[in-house]
Amino acid sequence: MSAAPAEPSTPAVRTRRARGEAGARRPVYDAASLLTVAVMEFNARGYDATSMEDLSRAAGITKSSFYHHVSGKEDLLRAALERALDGLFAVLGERYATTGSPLDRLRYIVRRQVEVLQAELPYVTLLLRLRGNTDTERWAMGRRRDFDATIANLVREAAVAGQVREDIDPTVAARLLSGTVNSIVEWYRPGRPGTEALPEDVVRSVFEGVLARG
Amino acid sequence: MSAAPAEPSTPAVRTRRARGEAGARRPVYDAASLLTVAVMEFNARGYDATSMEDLSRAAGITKSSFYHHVSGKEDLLRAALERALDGLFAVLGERYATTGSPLDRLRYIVRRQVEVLQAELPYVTLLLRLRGNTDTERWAMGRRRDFDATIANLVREAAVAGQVREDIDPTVAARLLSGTVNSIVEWYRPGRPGTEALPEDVVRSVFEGVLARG
DNA sequence: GTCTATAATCAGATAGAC
DNA sequence: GTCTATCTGATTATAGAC
Repeated sequence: MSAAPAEPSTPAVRTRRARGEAGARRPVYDAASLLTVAVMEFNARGYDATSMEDLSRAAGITKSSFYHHVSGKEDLLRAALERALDGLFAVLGERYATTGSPLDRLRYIVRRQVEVLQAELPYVTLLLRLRGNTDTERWAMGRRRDFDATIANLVREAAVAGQVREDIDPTVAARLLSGTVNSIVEWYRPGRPGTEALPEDVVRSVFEGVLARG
Repeated sequence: MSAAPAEPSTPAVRTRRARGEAGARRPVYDAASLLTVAVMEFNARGYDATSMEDLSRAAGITKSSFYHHVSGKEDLLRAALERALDGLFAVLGERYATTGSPLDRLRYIVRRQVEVLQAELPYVTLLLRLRGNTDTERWAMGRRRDFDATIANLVREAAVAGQVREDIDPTVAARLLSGTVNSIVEWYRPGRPGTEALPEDVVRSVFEGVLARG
């Protein structure tokens, strides 16, 4: 048999992409990798403004092929949000988040929250930008509110115990705290100069003032 | 002539809404009021997820009637973003933002920035949530970057002058500062308890630590 | 697993009657 | 100024060949 070009009817015929030819970027096929691609696209354009066509193109396959792997746009969103929420809630269950004074627990949680945010950046970014247009979004926003409420309660405890300033309403202080931490997703990128010790920098900013005197 | 029901061909025939009947909510017709409605809808659902049908329904007229008053979705967005940016940039030109030590100027700008954010809440909210999908959005994001850069330069100056802590990269400190201030749009609502002195609370949080000891 | 083709729906925007 | 009707194109999702 000669090395004839593969015939269209041959089952073994695959696209250049599928064969993973040398020099070609290795394509993503499994659900996990497609999720990675999808979350990146969602964050770049916004969830609502990202079409399934955008996602499939970014993955290097057609829209129909993309649907062969995932059940729909909202399921991709849900999977991503679960990952973000699991990461954040795991922190609340860690040893130093549940033992010690409210102040010590707050210090630990803030540091760990920044670390999770860095480690799961695209997923947490997606979570923090939800608008609540679907059931999935509203569910995730509810869970996020629970997370914030836990921290707000800790701030209140610390205020009552006289461990943090009492001249600012604890609820307001808690919101400013969460806002400061969450805003990091809007600019942090791994390897960015000056961010080598970001978690500790945030802890110091929160407890001493980001613009405190030297 | 009897008091016959208005005939379809009579020019004076108007909808119940247009007649402003007692008990009915007064409708909004002028471009300024329609902008107010539109920005509220944009913030509730997100710009991309809000259709012209949504906007016209919120205004109490049909989509076609809505188009009689406004030129399109993106023009509404631009008008709103101009208002937000004008408010923010005006602060940078104020007396105490341009005279005095970098530290004093920073203190003044932070306080005023919070005040503008409160006064122009829906417009600034829209500005801070842009994703850059259209020319209008990219233009506004560029202007916003300029604003942030001005503040970042001031933070750098203050650090060089030894007026603020130098153990945190000034660029990182500036981003945390802007992030803290901007995050307020995600929860602040006029009249909310505990926020009577929000601008000063933010200034103290930034210079002393939101969780500083009492 | 991938593709082309297409269904069904919804979007932004316009025409033209009244 | 408001309306109904419509155009045009994009969107989510599926059918079915290979």
